[in-house]
Order: sequence, then C-alpha cells, then structure tokens
Amino acid sequence: MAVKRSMSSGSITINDIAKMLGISKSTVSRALSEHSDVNAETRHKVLELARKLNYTPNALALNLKQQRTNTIGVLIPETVNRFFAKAIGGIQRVANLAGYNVMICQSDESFVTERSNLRSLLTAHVDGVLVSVSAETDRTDHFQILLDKNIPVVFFDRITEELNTSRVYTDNYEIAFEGTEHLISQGCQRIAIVAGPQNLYNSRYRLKGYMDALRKHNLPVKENYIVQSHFRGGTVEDYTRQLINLPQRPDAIFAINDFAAIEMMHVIKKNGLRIPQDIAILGFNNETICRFVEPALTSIDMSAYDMGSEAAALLLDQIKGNRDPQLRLIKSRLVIRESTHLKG
Amino acid sequence: MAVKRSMSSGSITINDIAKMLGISKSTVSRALSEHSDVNAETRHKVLELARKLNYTPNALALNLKQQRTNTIGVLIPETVNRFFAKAIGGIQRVANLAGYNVMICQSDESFVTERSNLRSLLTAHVDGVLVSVSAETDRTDHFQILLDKNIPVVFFDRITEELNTSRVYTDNYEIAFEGTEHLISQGCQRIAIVAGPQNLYNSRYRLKGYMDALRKHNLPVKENYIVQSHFRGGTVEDYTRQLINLPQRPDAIFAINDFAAIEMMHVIKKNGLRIPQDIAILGFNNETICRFVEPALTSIDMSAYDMGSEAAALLLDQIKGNRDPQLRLIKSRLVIRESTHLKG
DNA sequence: ATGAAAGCGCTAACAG
DNA sequence: CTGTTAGCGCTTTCAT
Repeated sequence: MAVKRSMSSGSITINDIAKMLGISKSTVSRALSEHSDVNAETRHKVLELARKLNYTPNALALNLKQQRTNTIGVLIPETVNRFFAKAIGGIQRVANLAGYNVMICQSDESFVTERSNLRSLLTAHVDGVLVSVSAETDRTDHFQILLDKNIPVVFFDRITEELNTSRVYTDNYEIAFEGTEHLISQGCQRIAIVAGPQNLYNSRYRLKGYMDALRKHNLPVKENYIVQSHFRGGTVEDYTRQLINLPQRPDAIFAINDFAAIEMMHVIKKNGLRIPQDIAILGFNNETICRFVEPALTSIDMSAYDMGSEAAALLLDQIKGNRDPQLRLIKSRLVIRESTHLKG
Repeated sequence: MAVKRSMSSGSITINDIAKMLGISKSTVSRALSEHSDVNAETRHKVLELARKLNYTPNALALNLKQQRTNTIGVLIPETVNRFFAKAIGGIQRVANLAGYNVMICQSDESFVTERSNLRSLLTAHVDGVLVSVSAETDRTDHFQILLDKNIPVVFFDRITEELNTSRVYTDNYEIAFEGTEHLISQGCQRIAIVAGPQNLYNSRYRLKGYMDALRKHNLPVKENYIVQSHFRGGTVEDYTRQLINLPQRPDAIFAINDFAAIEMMHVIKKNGLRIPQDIAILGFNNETICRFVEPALTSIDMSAYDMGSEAAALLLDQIKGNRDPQLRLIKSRLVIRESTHLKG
C-alpha cells in the first residue's frame, strides 16, 4: 500500500494512520496517548504503524488545542554578560530535561526593549517567563500583564520586590558587607565602590552592605568614594582616573564586575600605582580570568549556573502545579586572591 | 454592554468581535487583514472595537493554520563562548526587526546533544535554523532531515561544506596565514600553534594557513609544535608546559582563543619567561580584555555580531523568498598589540 | 461586500 | 472499547 500523506504539511497525521487502519482518528489518538482504554491489538497496530511511518504529533495543533507551547521565555539584559550566559546554561538544562524549549530575549539594558520583548513573549504564548531586569528598569507595571494572564514569572538575580512572584536572588547585602570587611581587615581605610544603578535591587543592597561595613568599623562613608556606573563600557577609565586623582586617594576599590576591575587595574598600573600595596581591588563574578591577571583578582563568586537552573525549576513548578511563589537564596562566596592580599 | 470573553483562553477573539458587531467572523478577519475588500464603515467599526478590546490575534491559531511559527532556531555550541554570545546579539536584532522570535539551543560541544536539539527545533516547527556545529561534529547527516522538510538552514562560523546551504564564514586560512606571517616578520622562527579539532572547518583551514605561511618562509612544519585542543578547559596549563619544555622551545605561540592565550601568558610568565621577548603570543577573538592584560594581547577580530546578523538575514531571505543558498565571507582582522611586538 | 462552511491536527465529551 | 461530534482561533474558498 502506498503511503499517502496529507497534502498540506507533508507530515503524517493521526488522520493518515486512521485511514490506513480503517479506524477513527480518536482511536488512534487514544492508542497513542498510552493511558486511555484501547483494545490491545488495536493499540499495537497503531503504535506499529506510527513507528513505521515515523509519526510525530504536530506540536502546533497541540499548542492551539491546549493553549500552551511547552516553551518558557527568558528575558535578560545581555547574553554577552557572562553572568547571564552562564545562567542560560542552567536554564536550558532544566528546561530541556523537562521537555521545554527556551525562547531568549535581550533587553540590551533598555527599559523600552524589555517591555517590547515582554509583548513578544506574550504573543508567542510562552508558558512562563524568567526575568532579570534591565539597568534602566525602575518600575514593574509591565510585568503585571503576565500575572493578569496567569503566566508564571520568576525573577532571578536582578529581581524586584514589588511583585508577588517567585524570586531567586543572592545575598547581595551580606556578601558586599563581607567583601568590604575583608578589605578593612587588610588594613584598607579609604575604600571606594563602583555602585550600579540604584534602581536595581542588587546595586542597592550591595551599596548598603558596603556602607554598613564601613560604619561598623567607624570608617566614614564619603560621597566621592561612591561612583555610579551604568554597566555601559567606555567609562571605566574615566572614573578610575577620577578616583585615583582624589586628594584623599582611595586605598581600595570595590568594582562592579571583574572586567571593569581588570580595566581599572590596567589604568591604575599605567599611573604608576601598585596593586594591592597602593590600591587593593575587589571584583565581582569570579570569572576564570581572575586567576590569570596580575595580580590575581579577588572576586565574588555568584553561582550563575545554579541561579539559572534554580529559577527554571521554580518556574516549571509553577507552570505545572500552580504552586505559590517561592523565594530562593543562592549564597555568594568571597574568593580571596592577590589583588587584596596585604596581610596574613 | 458588558464585554463578554470567550471562556477558554481569556482573550478576545475575532468571534467575540463578530458577535458584538452582529457580523460574521470572516468579515472581521478581512477587516483586520487590511487588504481584503471590506465596506469602509464596517472596517472602521471592527478596527475601532478591536483597538478598544485590545485584540491581538492568537498566534497559536495562526501557527496551526499556516504551519509556520515566525520563529527561527539557533543551534550553537555554548552561550558562555563569547563569540557566540555576541553572534546571538546580531541574530536577535535582525530576527526581531523582522518580527521573528529566536529559540536557542546549546549543544555543549556534544554531537549527541546537537542532534537532539535539532529534533527539538523540528518539533517546535521553527521556520529555519542557524547552526554552528559542535566540536565533536564530524558528519552532517542529521541536518538532512531539515533540508528534506524544506526548512532552510544557514551555517555560520563553524560551517560544513558538505551540504548545499547558505553559509557565513570567515577567511580562516588567510587570517591564520597573515597572523603567522606577522609572527615571522617579528623575527619568530619556531612558531607553535594550538589547533582545534580537525573535524572542524575553521580549525582545518587555520592550521593550513599556518603551515603554508611557514612553508612560504622556508620554516619547518614540526609535529610537536602543533597542539590539539578540544576547547575543554583545564588543559591549557598542561600543553603550555609541554611546549615551553621542548628541547627547541618555541619563540611564538598562536593560541586558539584569547582566554586560552591569557592563561598561557600566565603560565609562561610563572616560568620566568618574558613575553614577547622569549615567546610571542597571538590570540583569537579580540576580546575587550586583550587591551588590559600585560602585555596587551595581539589577536584576531572576528566580527561575531556581524556574522550573526548576516546569517540571520540570509536565513530570513530563504524563509521568505525561497532564494538559492548564498555564501558570505566576513573578513577577520589582525589587531597587533604588545604580545607580538618585537620589531618596528 | 459579506456570510457560510471547510479545514489546519489534535483532544475530549458524549453516545453507544 | 470505539466512533461521532465539537471545538481550539484563524484564513480562505465558495456562494450570494
């Protein structure tokens, strides 16, 4: 018997199988679904033929029927940001194991793009969304649309506390506190910090941790030791110069990330200062490269992969079971190397 | 009048609009489609109401009807590989502007995962696929399924020449030749290379360019100056030691990428050798960080973003117009810095 | 210019 | 255990 294919899609459908077997398509559907009651022999014939014809269910039909897509959306600032590149790894792993696809959008740190991405994900009918907000994002009403439509949202890393959603975050306050105390323990007294945009949860708490650590040790919190950065490149050299030219030059700088830290080290050395003797440097993210620059860079390890996989797991939980929002703290870890090593 | 919503999806459908206006859904569909003949007044009423109710067409229904998804699949080795992270940026930009979503899969450099990802993309009914093959991939029959189903495929960077598809690639041979000649011009005579897996197009041609440059200048091609690497971390220190402990120590190393190069520099300096005086180092990818390591790293700029956007553009061309496969060469560029600067 | 009806591929309620 | 029917939301003939 010649294999007759339905015209349009070029793929085998349950209709094809039904006709070839002289049964109804509902029976085929049941036989394929493995849990409905179907005569053993019929089932066998169906499965056999399906296998032979290499039948695969048309996901588009299922999507329409069930109004879901087995796809989760991921909305992040940038894939070139290594933290997020790693987080994607964790997300994909968890999602794929559960049979979900992943649709990634980048806001490029822009609020407008973030909102527009959200609309795209909505249009694509993703079953849930993982979000890390852009550097510009200072409100969260655009996420309300998702919640109104009962689409689960999980924030990770750059989270918001304004919405009642699951969140995966790190102990920004504590780790910034610890990092600052470490600098103090090395004898640093004039500690500067490059702080991210204060609309971001992470940046706020890190700054707070830094300030509280100074206060605890009776060190002054000085305005001109606090630099605002917006993650945009091209400004590191500027603010580094600015800092090292202060009348009271800082003896330590807590950088916003490792790449900025390494660029700062470069500028500092070019200006004839030594690291860590003149200025100690503390980074953020613990990139592999920290071990290979000179001096090796002290940094904070964020478990990006784990944050991604944990966030994905929480999201899938909610998609499936409709559980209540959960919070997950993934602890960061201070990794001490030469760039802050002054004592002991 | 109370807004009545269809029960299931919670969203407004053309049926809702039709009922509220007392017309048929086909008329609504036509009015919305902007090009069919519809009475001006009727159209106006439909558009008005659609706007008021915030109507958006259900993409899942369209997908089923048209058997397409306005989604392109992207199959790459790893997002943590910065080349691909950047390429994704270019891909997304072009795709989003054209109204397409992007579904990303990572092979993690595994052939098996690559093949399995391909099946996922097929199941998701993506309209086309962008591919950069894994380090393990040494055959291409798994891509044939896509071509059989008339799903356009565009290879970029890690391409294959075995299939009749569009390709976006760089001038691996020429740039490796140029890089090697540059090292020779600086007086290097014993040039080692860290070569990638030889099943990869890029690795093969780069090695060839390196060898031909040596031959052109009557320098011997020596087996033990050619290191095989598989992109896996944790081996850089090993092969670097191996190279610098050769009886005839190389006076230059052409590295496989910048991060490997920087790690090599670290190992070399730890062993008391100077760069570039004892050993010159040439990287690949021209990461931002090349400027900030010491000495600043000579590297090869690959225009990752452009390769991504060009590949996406070719793919969309084919999805829409069904044009013939095209080839696009994106030239790489040698960026000379201190790590190879010996003369002039 | 508009409505009725069919169909994309699948599931599920209902009837037998 | 199985067939019939309806329906997910939309487009597109085919009538009128």
